Amino acid sequence: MQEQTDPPGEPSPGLVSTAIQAITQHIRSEGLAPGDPLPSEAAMTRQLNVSRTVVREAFRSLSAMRLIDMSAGRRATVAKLDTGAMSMVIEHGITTQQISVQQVYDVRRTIEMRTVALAALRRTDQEAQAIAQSARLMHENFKSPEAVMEHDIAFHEAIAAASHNPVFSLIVTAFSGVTRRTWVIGWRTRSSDEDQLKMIKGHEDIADAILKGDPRLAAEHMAQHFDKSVKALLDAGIA
Amino acid sequence: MQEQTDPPGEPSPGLVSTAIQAITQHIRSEGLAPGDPLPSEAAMTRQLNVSRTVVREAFRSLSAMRLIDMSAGRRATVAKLDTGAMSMVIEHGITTQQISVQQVYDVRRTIEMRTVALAALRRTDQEAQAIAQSARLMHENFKSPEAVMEHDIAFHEAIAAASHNPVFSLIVTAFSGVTRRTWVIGWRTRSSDEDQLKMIKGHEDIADAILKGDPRLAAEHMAQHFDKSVKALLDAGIA
DNA sequence: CTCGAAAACCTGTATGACAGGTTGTTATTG
DNA sequence: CAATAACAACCTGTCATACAGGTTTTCGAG
Repeated sequence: MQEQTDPPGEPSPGLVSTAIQAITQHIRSEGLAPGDPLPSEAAMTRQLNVSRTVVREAFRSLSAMRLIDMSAGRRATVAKLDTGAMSMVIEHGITTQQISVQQVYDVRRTIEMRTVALAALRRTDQEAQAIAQSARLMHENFKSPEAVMEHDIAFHEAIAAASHNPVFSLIVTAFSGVTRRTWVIGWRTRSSDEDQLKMIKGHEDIADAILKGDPRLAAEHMAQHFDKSVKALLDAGIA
Repeated sequence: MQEQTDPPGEPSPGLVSTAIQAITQHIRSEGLAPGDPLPSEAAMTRQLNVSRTVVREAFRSLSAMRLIDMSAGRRATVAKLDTGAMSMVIEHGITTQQISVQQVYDVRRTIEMRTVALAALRRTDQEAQAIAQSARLMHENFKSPEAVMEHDIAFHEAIAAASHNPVFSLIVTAFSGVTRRTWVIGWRTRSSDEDQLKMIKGHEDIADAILKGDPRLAAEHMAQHFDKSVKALLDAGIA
């Protein structure tokens, strides 16, 4: 193979990168939507005049970023928007200590001050119910930290969803992984049942404000929530 | 190969995913920092009892997300924080019409209202200079839309950098690709030199406020800037 | 026309081979 | 002895081939 003249213009950034570009370019130029099938590996192999190895690594890379879905036997398809890659980047930043937990919380605060206000304005009744439901489940399971945490995360993601802007959802969800790793630390600083219930009450206040459709009040409660959370982490000595 | 018993516990999400996890796990457990070398493909092959094909696809996937750096002959190394993956996700969302340009701008506005305030508070003199410099270059080259756009993008990235929170930088930079595809549209709606210079003046106002260290004023100018930009896009009929 | 089995196609994984880049070692030379 | 040049060992990049097992298409039997 490889008889095709490859114009000696570029310094060749590697065949795989080229293949990745070719695939994304295909999605763009064909105007593919989520669920639409991509060319088979064999077809791509012919089109690009490279080995299947190269094409496969390209497909696999896009799959790792969750831009496409792959499964045995079937052709790859365009994927729905997914947090996969973004959360891996954030986690990588955290584990290699290039970003701190506190910095993530600052970004979360910035974003969620907005999502909560948007949610108060745009939420459907069903979304308001889902948000309130998460808060309620936090309350009901407050003896089980694990459960409280999962409902807490669901609470924030539900608010982001109710903002009706998928980019906000994407970012908030990407941070959930970090939250899962630090949440318990903050919880432990609230030693008494009273403190813990007060924290949960904060969530119920937010849910109420969203239900009432009051963006200012919702944002205010969210700000307090974050201020307390960050303080809890700082008290616990998180950098 | 493959004699090793793989415990029939999990429903096997694919060998490559497992390998990816093993590698990231290695980074975590060894506490690797950017630049540190990873095990060779051969070593990973032995450790995981899978073929080199699988290990290679795993490495390549992480490389595509820019979590590791690869180059011929050398072993892969842990990568510095990079926007690569994030911008691909955003671009994918845009090209498959799962998110709109306006939604991206709403997120940008939310984030940059914060970065500009932080920049006003935390910028070094050098950073303030870089920001002002970008605004000045926009002004000087205002006859060349391409140049104005690149300096505009650099302007916003410089502000994010001056916020001293790499997560903000990450997100703002990830959006630059989208900006590059839509910027010209907004520019065209400002038909007269006067309109165009007024838009550039907005940037200089922001730079001044940051130089003065006035976060409220900086945020105010940034808000105006975004409102006008969004209006320009809407006038041009961007969904 | 319906249904089911075979054929054709596709992805997942393994193996082996070789080119070319990188690094550490060793032997040569001044 | 020190500097250096040649070499060996190792590593990644790419290709070809093979086969197992899943999925879709086709087509013939009823």
